[in-house]
Amino acid sequence: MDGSVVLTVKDFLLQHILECGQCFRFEPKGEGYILIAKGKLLYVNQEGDCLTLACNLQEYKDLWQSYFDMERDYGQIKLTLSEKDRHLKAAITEKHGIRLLRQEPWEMLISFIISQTKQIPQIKHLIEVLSKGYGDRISQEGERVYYAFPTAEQLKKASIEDLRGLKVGFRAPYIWEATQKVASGEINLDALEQMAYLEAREVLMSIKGVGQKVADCVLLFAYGKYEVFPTDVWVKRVIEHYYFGKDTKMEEIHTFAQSYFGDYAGFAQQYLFYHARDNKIGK
DNA sequence: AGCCAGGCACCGC
DNA sequence: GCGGTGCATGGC
Repeated sequence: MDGSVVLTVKDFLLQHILECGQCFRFEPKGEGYILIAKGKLLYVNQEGDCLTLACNLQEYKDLWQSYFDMERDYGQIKLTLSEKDRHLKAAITEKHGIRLLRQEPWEMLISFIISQTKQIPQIKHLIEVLSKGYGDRISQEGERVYYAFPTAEQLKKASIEDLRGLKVGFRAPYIWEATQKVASGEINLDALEQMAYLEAREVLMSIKGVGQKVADCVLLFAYGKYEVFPTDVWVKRVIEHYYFGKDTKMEEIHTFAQSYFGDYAGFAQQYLFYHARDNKIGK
């Protein structure tokens, strides 16, 4: 697929979108980024409000328009959230170019199982290792070869011991179980789309190794359930710092944030998370 | 060298 | 229920 699509964008900054922690399969290249999603490689770059995607118009409409959540008015979301309080407003001002990508459920599930007690560069590394071991080869640029994230069917070839060999550590049986359940159809990820938040969350949490936080990340980043507020250590620290002023239990922070941020909790979470991590709030 | 990292399961009370 | 602890691996 060659050609290119050039768009004028607003409330959109590639750096913020990719570096804010929701996405793991990208790397800086030249003036822009290479990213891998939906079994494709895409080169994108942005100069000011001009975004260029190295694909044809059909591919843009079929794949990338929804991936980048292009149809949503982030100006309105940011305005609404900015009225909540000065802390959130400051985070939004700093990280003004964030958009929530609509990524693939299966990839998000495995990615966030991997994410527990790991830092982002290591998460990215393990996802690359899984892709290289079990995914389709999709592109080559000189020395560099790119691989799609493996399907559940492909990853099913890996035993728990194989996975351990890839250095996923204690996550090996978790990844294995998730793969079995999805590949066998015992869990139908497509069905979660229609389910209410808590119902979908229960399905995901029936997989060993998937707790509230991992489930919430999948529901927010893959299913667009924007009322979800994934609460991890960074979010805990930033909420404690700005809203409680003292050590507070995870569950209490989650309950507070869900009701305080309401339908836009997921967006608020991402502005706060990126802000907190970038500024080491609470560390 | 020891501590900690986008958590979670499991154990004891 | 609630709090504490072990867990693989790697970076600092």
